Amino acid sequence: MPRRGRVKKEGPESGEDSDEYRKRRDRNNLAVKRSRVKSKQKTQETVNRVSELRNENTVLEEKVKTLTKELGFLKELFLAHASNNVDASKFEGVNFQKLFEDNSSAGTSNDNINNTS
Amino acid sequence: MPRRGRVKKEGPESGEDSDEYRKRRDRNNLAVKRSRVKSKQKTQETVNRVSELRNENTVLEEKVKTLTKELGFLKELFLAHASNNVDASKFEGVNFQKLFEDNSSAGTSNDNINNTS
DNA sequence: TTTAATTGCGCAATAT
DNA sequence: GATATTGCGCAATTAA
Repeated sequence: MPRRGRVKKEGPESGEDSDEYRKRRDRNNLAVKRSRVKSKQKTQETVNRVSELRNENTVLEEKVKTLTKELGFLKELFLAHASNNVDASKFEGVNFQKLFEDNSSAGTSNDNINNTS
Repeated sequence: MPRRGRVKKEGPESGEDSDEYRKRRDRNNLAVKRSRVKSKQKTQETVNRVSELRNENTVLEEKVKTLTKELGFLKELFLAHASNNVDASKFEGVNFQKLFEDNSSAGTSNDNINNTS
């Protein structure tokens, strides 16, 4: 990136008579203001975006927690029932072992159902 | 917030001899640079934070999706079994109706178990 | 080429 | 008193 900024402090070097020069300076100064306002807005929006995302994140984490609990509850229910007096045939070959393994990252593939009959 | 920035273009007004003045100016210019570097770093970190949060968010959303599917699968399993030929007594008073209502936002309160026997 | 937008830099007022 | 921030203007560069 090439050099920028003032190096010398000469007078209106880029221009002609002070008249046109000033017009150009004034216009540029306005452009600079616009640009800086825009820049600050963007920064602020980014900061706000962080807040939004943190909120969404919290909600999602709670949701995961809740779902995990529900799932755990159902699994316990199943297992309790199964270990006590299961009539496994009624579930038509559902492989509970596999179903209740740690499959947090698994989809709902029907690998859990093997027609063992 | 009060006025800032140059208003006049006088010479070393805040100071004394050009010597001490320049020293002060130079030190301030360095401070300005440090301050602006820091500012840009902070902005960049905020931008990065947004990326991180978006990633976490995606992961969490997938997790919710997976868990929801698993839960749905178990519920269907339950219901299918229940509607076909349930021997509900084996579940010792579990209220399937309530259990399978939309309780995404509910905890794992044992309200689902009512000793109806 | 002309004009607007960005950006590095310095000044001075102000904030800490 | 010294450093840190910040509004503002200048000029160089870049983008339209």
